[in-house]
Amino acid sequence: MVPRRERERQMLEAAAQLFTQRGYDGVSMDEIAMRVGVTKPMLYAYFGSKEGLFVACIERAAEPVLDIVREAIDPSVAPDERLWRGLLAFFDFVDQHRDEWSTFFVGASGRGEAAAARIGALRHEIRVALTTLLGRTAADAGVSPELVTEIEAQAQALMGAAESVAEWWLRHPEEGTAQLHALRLMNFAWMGYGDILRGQLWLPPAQR
Amino acid sequence: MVPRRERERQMLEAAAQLFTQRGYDGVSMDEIAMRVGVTKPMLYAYFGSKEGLFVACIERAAEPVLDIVREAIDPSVAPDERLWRGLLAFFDFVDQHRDEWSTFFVGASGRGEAAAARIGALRHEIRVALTTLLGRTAADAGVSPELVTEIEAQAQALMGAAESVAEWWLRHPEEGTAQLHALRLMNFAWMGYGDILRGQLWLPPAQR
DNA sequence: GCGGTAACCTACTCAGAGCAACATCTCGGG
DNA sequence: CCCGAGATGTTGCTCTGAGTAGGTTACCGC
Repeated sequence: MVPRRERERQMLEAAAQLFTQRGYDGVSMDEIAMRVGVTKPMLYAYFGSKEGLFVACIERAAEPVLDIVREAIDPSVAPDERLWRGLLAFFDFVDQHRDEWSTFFVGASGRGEAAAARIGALRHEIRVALTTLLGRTAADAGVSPELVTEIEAQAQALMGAAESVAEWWLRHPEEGTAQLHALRLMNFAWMGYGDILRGQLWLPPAQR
Repeated sequence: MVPRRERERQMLEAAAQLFTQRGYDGVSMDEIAMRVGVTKPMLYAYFGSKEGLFVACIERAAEPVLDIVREAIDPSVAPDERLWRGLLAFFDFVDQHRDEWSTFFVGASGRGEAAAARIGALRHEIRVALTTLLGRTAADAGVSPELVTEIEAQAQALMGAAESVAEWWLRHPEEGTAQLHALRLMNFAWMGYGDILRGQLWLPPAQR
């Protein structure tokens, strides 16, 4: 007889661990329940469905990432350094939670409506933070703030680039360090962004 | 009594259509079989498993993408224009195959070993092509070709950025056109890459 | 002690992947 | 013409695992 909150904690702990080890389809609800020392209906009473339990695991795993983002918003440092710190923290996080990252973020879209929605919300929050950061930089550079959509797209591109490099790093753990990857991303994104703000654009051949 | 090749075509056709409409878990093997006018064991005889059938669908859907990549390698045009054409073709493709794209590429990793491997191979091929393209540009700019890993990482970042922007576009179809997104990517990636090649690097505050 | 509620379990249903064993068509060689 | 081998196809089953109905036990305020 254990109070609900505590049981929920135990269940999430066990589920997160098992999902991380063997993937969504590799784990049955019965197994998770047994690990907790409880039976299946309890899982359903508390989380509704297997996907519900999985989404709760996603949320649990997402918290540190959101912490990183929220810290990176701190406006007391220069925008480029903010981005730098955020990227560094991100790659550190991925490095230290490799299996969790690939289980609950990379492979989680396409695991059902709810999971996809939760990942979408997470990405949304990150994109908003990045857009704010880039937008402030643009404003400082005297660029009209009308180009919100433009900046949002740049934020999305940056986020995708970071995710993609992280995923690649997961499969080639021997290549480089978190610092190196963060630095690569900075140079990939920040320098080009500077060019864009200075109006140095690439144009298709037809318009040159 | 229909010859094997023809049946396989029919099965792939039906499976691709149903998976696209309702997702992997939303379709049963029985339903696919019924659509073809055949029974389940035939599907297993020809594709081994549900995942095998799904992987075959991925391959089918990937062919046009690989065609785009292979065309973009054509060395008779300038590297930047090659990249431009490739990006344009990519966004056009995603635009015209929205459901297929999200079913067989976005949500396909994390759907089992084999599917993940197939997507990995696809990404690998694209990365190689991009690395070649970027590498040639670097060589033209007189940069030592030792930095293959560096360039490979840039290629990965570019690919991830493109995928991510495409995915975002899927959820905001009203925002922009294929041309606009390709242009955004060009400016995001190509301009920054130029800076890198010119040695104009961003450095962390500690080293300035 | 005594309701009442929260925690918990037994014992099922049901869908769907996968397979064994059997049936039928077709076509080339005698 | 026909007959046998391989390809095509089916019936009917097993088994795993998600999800649930209905009942039981422990705890807590009064």
